[in-house]
Amino acid sequence: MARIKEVAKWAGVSVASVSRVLAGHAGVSEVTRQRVLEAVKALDYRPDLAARRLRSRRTDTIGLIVSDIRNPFFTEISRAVEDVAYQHQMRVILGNADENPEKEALYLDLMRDENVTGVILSPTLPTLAGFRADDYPFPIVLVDRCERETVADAVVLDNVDAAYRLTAHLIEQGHRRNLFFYGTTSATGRQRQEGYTAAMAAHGLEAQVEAVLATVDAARAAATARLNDRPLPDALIASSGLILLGLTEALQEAGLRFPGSIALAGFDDMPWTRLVEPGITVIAQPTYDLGQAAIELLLQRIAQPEKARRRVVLRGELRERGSSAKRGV
Amino acid sequence: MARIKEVAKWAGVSVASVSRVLAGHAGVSEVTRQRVLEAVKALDYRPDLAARRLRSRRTDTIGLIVSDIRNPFFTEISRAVEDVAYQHQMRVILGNADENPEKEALYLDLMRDENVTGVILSPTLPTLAGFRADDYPFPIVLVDRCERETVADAVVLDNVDAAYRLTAHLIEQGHRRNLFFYGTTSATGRQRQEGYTAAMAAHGLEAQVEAVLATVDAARAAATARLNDRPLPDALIASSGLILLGLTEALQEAGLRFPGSIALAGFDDMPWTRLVEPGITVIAQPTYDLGQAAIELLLQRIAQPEKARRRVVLRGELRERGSSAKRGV
DNA sequence: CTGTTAGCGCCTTCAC
DNA sequence: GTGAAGGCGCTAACAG
Repeated sequence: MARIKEVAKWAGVSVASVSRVLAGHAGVSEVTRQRVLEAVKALDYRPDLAARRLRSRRTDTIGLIVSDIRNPFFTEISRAVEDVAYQHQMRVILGNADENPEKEALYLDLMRDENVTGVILSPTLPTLAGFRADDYPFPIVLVDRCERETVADAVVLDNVDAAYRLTAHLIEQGHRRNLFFYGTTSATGRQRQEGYTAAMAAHGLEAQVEAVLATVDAARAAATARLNDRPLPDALIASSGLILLGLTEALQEAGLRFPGSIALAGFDDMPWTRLVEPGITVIAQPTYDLGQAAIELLLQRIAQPEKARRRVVLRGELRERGSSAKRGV
Repeated sequence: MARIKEVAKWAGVSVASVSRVLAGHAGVSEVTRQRVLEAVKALDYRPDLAARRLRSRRTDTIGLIVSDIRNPFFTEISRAVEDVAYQHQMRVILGNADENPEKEALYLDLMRDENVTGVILSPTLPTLAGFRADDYPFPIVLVDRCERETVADAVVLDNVDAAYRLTAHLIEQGHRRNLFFYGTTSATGRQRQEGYTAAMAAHGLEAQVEAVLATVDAARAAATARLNDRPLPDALIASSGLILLGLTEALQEAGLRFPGSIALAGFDDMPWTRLVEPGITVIAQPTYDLGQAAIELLLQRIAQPEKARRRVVLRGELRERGSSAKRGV
């Protein structure tokens, strides 16, 4: 493995010149530039990143901590973050917290050890409580999950509004006794529940909510239990894609069809929501855009640490499908 | 940020002793050990990884290059790799090649720059052609995709056999004109096509295959075109989860129901395959196990570089559902 | 514009 | 069992 010294010798210049050329610094004559580049190619030289990072005290690495990598929402976020980061010559270290605050803390620690340039985080509720970006030695951008008070740069969906619109849509279709399942591990679930409750209240209806762990299995179990209610709710609403999957499974196992027996709607436009006849009405999230906005916000924050906090809110899109069709009178 | 020097001063010992204690070396008196540990805690000292890596010439980092992070198959692999790696105090750098050989090469390069301890790779076909693990400065374990000849440690499914069983099952159910869609970007697709063809031949039937890009959209388009065939095939078979999704969408758009109008089967037991009535018959892959086997194989290879090459083959499980039900005569 | 040089923080012989 | 000192490979003053 070639070292910078050998490159310098080969090119007949000093190591400083090699370093300068590679760093793209101005103030190097074209002649030496070419010589160095030739030498680099000839020796297949690649700078030792460990040495560079030690010396320069920067890693050009950003940490991405997602709540659950199995959730397609987060894989799409990851893709976006990676794409943009690599365009800016930055590496990405990915951490999967599995909705577990301890793992989350572990990864935050790890990011500190790795001396990352910045972090994109989708925090669990315990972590978010009392969260202050200033407590960390690197800038942090929150994505998907964030309370109303801005304690850090953040990119989120218009959760309250989206849930309101989704609920209002169901009500307009004649569904009045709507049961809302929301995840307890995230601020997002809570905010969507607020939007739902507001929409119900605005129409003079009583809110009925069920708090569940934000997993498919927990949602299925909770839904199965509630399907014994008499009278049956008019509609079931899910605050997230995983929960929606659980509800759908529960309905199927119970032999209930939608919208015939009961209506259904939720968040996240996953491929299968179109496939399950007659299609499930959802709020589609601009997932890639969310990730892109997050990494761009982070890069800006890194460039200008003192800039005022920012909060980007993207709009969810209501996609009406058969599962919420008008209730026969 | 505390440095090793300050820890040494605080503890009243030399930096060498601190280093020794932290590395868990023997030959340190219990007294100094305790003093050092105290100092570390008091100063919240964390070794500088860049410095350590420069000096020790090891990164304790493994690279994971997956073909497509949006494919749930690979997210599950990632989870497994991460879990095991962190249990062994190793970091994971994830790269998403997006089925693009150039991105794949880019990441392989990056892994070299990062001086990783080893790599787990799921190669595209172009990369696999002429692939030799020895060409890289780190050990490589292939996962999911690998030709029969062992050019590297590998963990794969019994692709040929699984496809054979799946096809035989359809034939037994009375489906004789079965059309097989397989992905062209992976060895896996090719191997599954072989298994299919063998099963058809064994029953005196003519194989009909359609090569497609391994994406949902490409599969849907190809299937839509073939659904104009008259007579219609008895069954459609997909060589992967993404392709299966594409076929399912095409059938739905064409207004064809399964198994009534046409039977359907494929690989990967994704959540929605149970949801789409009356359920889709699939080969379920032990995804987490595949990932786990891969990282364990890699760790063993790192520990014993000269050991003989190994190849782990896991078995796919046939899950019969309604989509392949007996053909009415 | 270019070269010399002093470290970045840590590990690891080598003496004691 | 412990400490002193050299150097991993690179960047960034600084001097010329």
